[in-house]
Amino acid sequence: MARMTGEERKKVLIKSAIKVFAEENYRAAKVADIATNADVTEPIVYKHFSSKKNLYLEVLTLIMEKTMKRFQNVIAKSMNPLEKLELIIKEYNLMIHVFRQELKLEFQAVSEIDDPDVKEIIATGYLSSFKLVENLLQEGMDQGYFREDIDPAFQAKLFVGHFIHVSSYYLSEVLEDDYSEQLFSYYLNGIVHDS
Amino acid sequence: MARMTGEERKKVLIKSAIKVFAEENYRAAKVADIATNADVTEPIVYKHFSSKKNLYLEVLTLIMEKTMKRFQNVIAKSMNPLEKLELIIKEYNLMIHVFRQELKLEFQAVSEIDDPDVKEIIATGYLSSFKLVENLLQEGMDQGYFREDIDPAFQAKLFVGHFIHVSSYYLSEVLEDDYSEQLFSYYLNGIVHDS
Amino acid sequence: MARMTGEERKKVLIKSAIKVFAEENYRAAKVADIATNADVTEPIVYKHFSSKKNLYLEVLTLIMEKTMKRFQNVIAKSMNPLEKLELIIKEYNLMIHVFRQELKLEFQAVSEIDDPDVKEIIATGYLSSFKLVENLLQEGMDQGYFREDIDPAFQAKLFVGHFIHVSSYYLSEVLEDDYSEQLFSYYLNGIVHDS
Amino acid sequence: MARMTGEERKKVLIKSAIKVFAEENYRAAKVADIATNADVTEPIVYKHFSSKKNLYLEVLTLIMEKTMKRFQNVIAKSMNPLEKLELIIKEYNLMIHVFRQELKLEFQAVSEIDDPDVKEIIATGYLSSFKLVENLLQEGMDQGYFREDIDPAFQAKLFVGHFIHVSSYYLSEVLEDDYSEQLFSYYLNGIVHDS
DNA sequence: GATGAATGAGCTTTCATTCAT
DNA sequence: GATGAATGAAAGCTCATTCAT
Repeated sequence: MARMTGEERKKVLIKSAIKVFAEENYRAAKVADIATNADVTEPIVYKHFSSKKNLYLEVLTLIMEKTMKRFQNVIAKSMNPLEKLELIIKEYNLMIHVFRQELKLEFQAVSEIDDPDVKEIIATGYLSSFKLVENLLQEGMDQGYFREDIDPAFQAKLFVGHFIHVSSYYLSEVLEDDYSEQLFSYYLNGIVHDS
Repeated sequence: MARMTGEERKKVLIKSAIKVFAEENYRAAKVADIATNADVTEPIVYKHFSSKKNLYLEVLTLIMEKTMKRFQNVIAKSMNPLEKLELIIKEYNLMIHVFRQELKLEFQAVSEIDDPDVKEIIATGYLSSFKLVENLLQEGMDQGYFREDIDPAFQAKLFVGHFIHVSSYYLSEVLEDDYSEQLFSYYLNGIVHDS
Repeated sequence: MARMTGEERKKVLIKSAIKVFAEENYRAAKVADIATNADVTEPIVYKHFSSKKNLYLEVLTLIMEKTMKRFQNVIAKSMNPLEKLELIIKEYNLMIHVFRQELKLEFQAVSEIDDPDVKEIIATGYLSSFKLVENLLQEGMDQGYFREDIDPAFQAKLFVGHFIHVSSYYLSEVLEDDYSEQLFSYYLNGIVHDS
Repeated sequence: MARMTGEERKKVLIKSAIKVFAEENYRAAKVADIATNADVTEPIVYKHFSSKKNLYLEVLTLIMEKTMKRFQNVIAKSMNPLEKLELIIKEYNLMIHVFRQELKLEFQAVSEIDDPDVKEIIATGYLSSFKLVENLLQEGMDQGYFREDIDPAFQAKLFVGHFIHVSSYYLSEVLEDDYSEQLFSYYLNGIVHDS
């Protein structure tokens, strides 16, 4: 309806797709709804994305990258590895509420894990997160913020794992208010020097 | 084809449903496949379950209960709370491979969390697990196996959370062989007395 | 369930069929419901009637005959043709309420009129009614109760037609209380001698 | 197949629906047949009508309105109430042959009278007809065409009732050629002044 | 660049009907 | 003589996807 360039339109469509995919899930979501939600007709969707699945994959990739970028931006703000980790945690606690849809989408994707394309996106996402955190931890160890006896690869996976299970609790509505705080404080306690 | 009593057939159907729902996912799974897989025709499925969704809910409930029961059985074998916890971990590591389908089903269910029925089943499952572990931890504390300064409610959620994220890694094929072992050893280390 | 002879069972089944066919209609009625309603299993229905359609035809025939018989019985009670006619009218006004289901069934059958078997039953029913009334009218003319210038064949069809449209009004719930009375009084007025 | 605008297609579909619903009956009619008959595929039907039942209701309403309109048009042609009545009768005798399907549809609808939507349409149809005729009769009385002692409300219902039972006879193939003529001539005789 | 019209293919669900026991 | 188990066949409806304009 409203005149837009191809790029703009595509962005609007992706936004709409995120919403619809998250509200329902990949299978239940209808291309028609994505179109309607973006104030366009269905064929327009197909002008920009070759198929529903393709649109889904693009959306998924984008979400994953956005999440990573969000963390990277947050990290860039501080110089202290410990502070960086704390900022990431804060950012996550924010995400869980503000970007609920994105979160849900990432989580739901596991249901489509049998699709090799989906699997790769998810796996890549996990591995990138692992690497990001691992680097941060290594950096922190080198600079004396964290104990020298920790295994940064393991602790990275554990850290990301915390995000995962908190998300799961959140979506299932069994997450209590202070659990997340308690969790990450316990986590940090395990990697910083005993006072 | 092969004549069976209602009870038998229902069991076979549920088994088939678990397989098909797990292999695809609730939406992608076709009732026809569930039927074929159970060597019957579609109407038989509807004689035993009022609808696809209902079958799904029954399957989900059953799986959840089965998982709980498995843990309870395991616990019953030993008297020592610490050993019990270790047995649960062992059982889980077994489950992850032997009952891959059940695991996947439980995990995928989060994609259908918008359905109130599904949400309740999942939430109930989580809360039961929390309770089971919390009781175990409390018992262990009382008997001097675990440190007196731990918060059993928190540690229970953390413990279950470990299962969740390990499952997630497993399904996404980013789970490395020794991670699970390392994880739970780290966990136990955090709750038993320092030597 | 309850032991019965073939004949008894068949009667119970027909009763049940009348109810179910009338409540829904031939197409919407389910054999399963007819069976349940008669406290038997479906195969029993097929032991007594070769098919749903056949059961329907038997039911229809029976209803038609019953209606005719009801009128004949009523007629037999009085010797005076005019009184006979009045008794038929009374009987009909009773039927409309007490045998609502039968009435409805007869009426609904027109929807299946494309079926030659159904058509024959209905047509036969109409023609018998015509004959019954025509004879009555003729008799009344001969005995001086009715005017000699009436056409008994025509008046018979008109009389039966009154039943039909009143039924139609009744089923559509546009029948007002005194219409039927007024109608038949007007009818009689047209055939008896002017006073 | 042939490209059409929405409006055009809808008209074609309704025409097709009338045919198919009339030939079979609401239950027996298949949406697929309605589609095929309109030279389109099934989904097109569902693009224009939300469900089979809805299509049926629209068709029924339309038919009823069309019948009413036909009578109204006929009436508009003449100024004399008596002539108007005679024209309506003529129109009806024409309808019975030319618009057989519409007639059949209206009649069959009583089989679905348990559906509140259907009931309302039918009842409304009857009541409108009553009103139309009643007004005509009243007008005729005022202008001295009909006897002053007739009850126009009653005579209107009787008149419409004649249509109903004639339709019934026609569909059951027991209608003889001259019955309708005789019937309405008898009817008119009852309401015009004795000569 | 955009849209309304159209469809192929498929899915859930229902139901009359028949065996094996 | 009766029943539980089983099915073939179909019907209503949906949806991703594509043309013609």
